[in-house]
Amino acid sequence: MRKGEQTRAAIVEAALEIASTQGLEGLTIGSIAEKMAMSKSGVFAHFGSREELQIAVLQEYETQFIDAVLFPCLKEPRGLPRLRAIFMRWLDRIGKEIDSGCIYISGATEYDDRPGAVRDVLVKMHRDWQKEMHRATAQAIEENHLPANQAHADQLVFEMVCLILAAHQQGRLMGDTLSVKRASQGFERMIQHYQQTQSEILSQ
Amino acid sequence: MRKGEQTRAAIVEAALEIASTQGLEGLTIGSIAEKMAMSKSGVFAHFGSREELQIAVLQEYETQFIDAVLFPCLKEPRGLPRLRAIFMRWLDRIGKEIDSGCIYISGATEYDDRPGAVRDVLVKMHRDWQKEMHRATAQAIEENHLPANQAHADQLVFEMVCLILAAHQQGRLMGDTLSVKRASQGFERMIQHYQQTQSEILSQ
DNA sequence: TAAAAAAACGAACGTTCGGTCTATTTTTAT
DNA sequence: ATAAAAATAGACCGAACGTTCGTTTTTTTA
Repeated sequence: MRKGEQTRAAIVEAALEIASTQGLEGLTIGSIAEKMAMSKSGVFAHFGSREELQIAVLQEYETQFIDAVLFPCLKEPRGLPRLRAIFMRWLDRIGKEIDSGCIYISGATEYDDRPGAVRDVLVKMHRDWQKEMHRATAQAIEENHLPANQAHADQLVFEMVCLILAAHQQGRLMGDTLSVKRASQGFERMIQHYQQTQSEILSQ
Repeated sequence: MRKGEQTRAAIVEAALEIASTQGLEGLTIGSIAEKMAMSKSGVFAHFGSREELQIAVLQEYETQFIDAVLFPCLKEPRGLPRLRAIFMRWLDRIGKEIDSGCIYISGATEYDDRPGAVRDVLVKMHRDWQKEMHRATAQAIEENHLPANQAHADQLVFEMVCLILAAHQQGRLMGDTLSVKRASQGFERMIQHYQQTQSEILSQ
C-alpha cells in the first residue's frame, strides 16, 4: 500500500512537468511511462483513466501554487500590504514559469470549449483563487487602504488577472523579457489610481 | 483551375470555424472532410500538409481581423480617437468570439512551446498587430492626446493586450458576462491615468 | 466534342493514442 | 516463512491521426 502511494506521487510529479510544457492535452500516458521508466499499464493502473490523471496533476499544481503564493503572504499585514504581496508572489511565480508554462493558464484556453470533469475542476480552481483575491481586496477596503466601492473591487481583481495573463503570454510567445516588469508597473499604477479616487472622495 | 481555388477557400473557411472552437491543434483533416462532405484526401490535396492548412487558416483569420478591426478605424481622426476606436473594435470582436473562440489567443498558448512554422507565423501576426497599436499610440502622442513618454507608450500597448486577454478568458472559461465591460472600463481608466500624468507634467 | 488537366475519391499505410487483459513480480501482513 | 494483496509488465485492441497512392470523375482547354 505504501509503495503504491509513493509511485503515484512520483508519477504525478513527472506528469506535472510534462503538462507544464505540453499542456494537459499534450500529456500522454506513454510520455509519462517513458519518463518514469515504467510500462504504460503500470502508470495507468494508478489512475484508472487519463482524465483522473489530469485532475490529479491539476490538484498537485494547486497545492504547490497555494503553498508558494498564498501562504507566505498571510504573514503580511491585512489589507493592501497583503494584497500587494499576493500579486507580487503570483507574478514572481509566473516569471519563473515563463520557461516551463503555467497549466492554470494553458488549461484555461485548452478547456474553455471542452466540457468534462477536467474543465469543471479547472473552473473551480480559478474561481477559488479569484475568491481569495476578492477576500484580500475586501480586507484592504476594511482597513481603509482602498475606497469602499464594490465595483472597484471587482474591477481590481479582474485587472490583476489581466496583468498576469499578459505577463505569461508576452513572455512565452513573444519572448518579451520585460513582461513581468510591465505587469508589476501596471499593478502599481492601478493601485495608485484607486487610492487617488479615494482621496478625491475624501476631499469632497 | 478556378474550381480548385473556390474549394480551397471554402475549406479554409470551414477549417477556421472548427479551429475557433477546437483550437489549431484540434483541427483535423478528417473533421474538415466531414464538414465539407469530402474525402480526407480531397481536402488534403489542396494543402500538401496539415501545417500548411493551419497556416492558411491563420492567414484567413488575419485578413478578417484586419478588415473588421483595423480598417474601419482609419476613418477616425488620428490620435486618441483612432486608438480608442481600435481598442473598442478589437474588444467588440473578442466579445463576439466568446462563443466561438479567438485563434490568435488560443494559438498563443497552444504554440508558445511548440516550435515550427505555425508558431513562427503566429508570432509574426502578434508582432505585426502590436506594431499597429504602437503606431496608433505614437500618433496620439504626436497629436498631444497623450504625454510624450515612450515607456508609457509601451506600457499602454501592453495593458491593452492585458485587457483583451482577460476579457476573452474570463468570458469563455468563467462565463463572466461582464468581462467585456470590465475591459472597456479598464481601458478608460488607463487612458485617464496617462492623461492625468500629462496634466501633472504641464502644471509643473 | 475530344483530349488534357485538375480535382476528388477510396483504400491503405504506419504510427500513436487511451484503454484492457492476463501473467508475473514485488510488497505487505499474518 | 508464507499466503494474500498490491504493483507492474507486456501483449494487444480499436479508433483516429496525417499521409500516400492509383484510380475515377469532373472541369477546363483546344
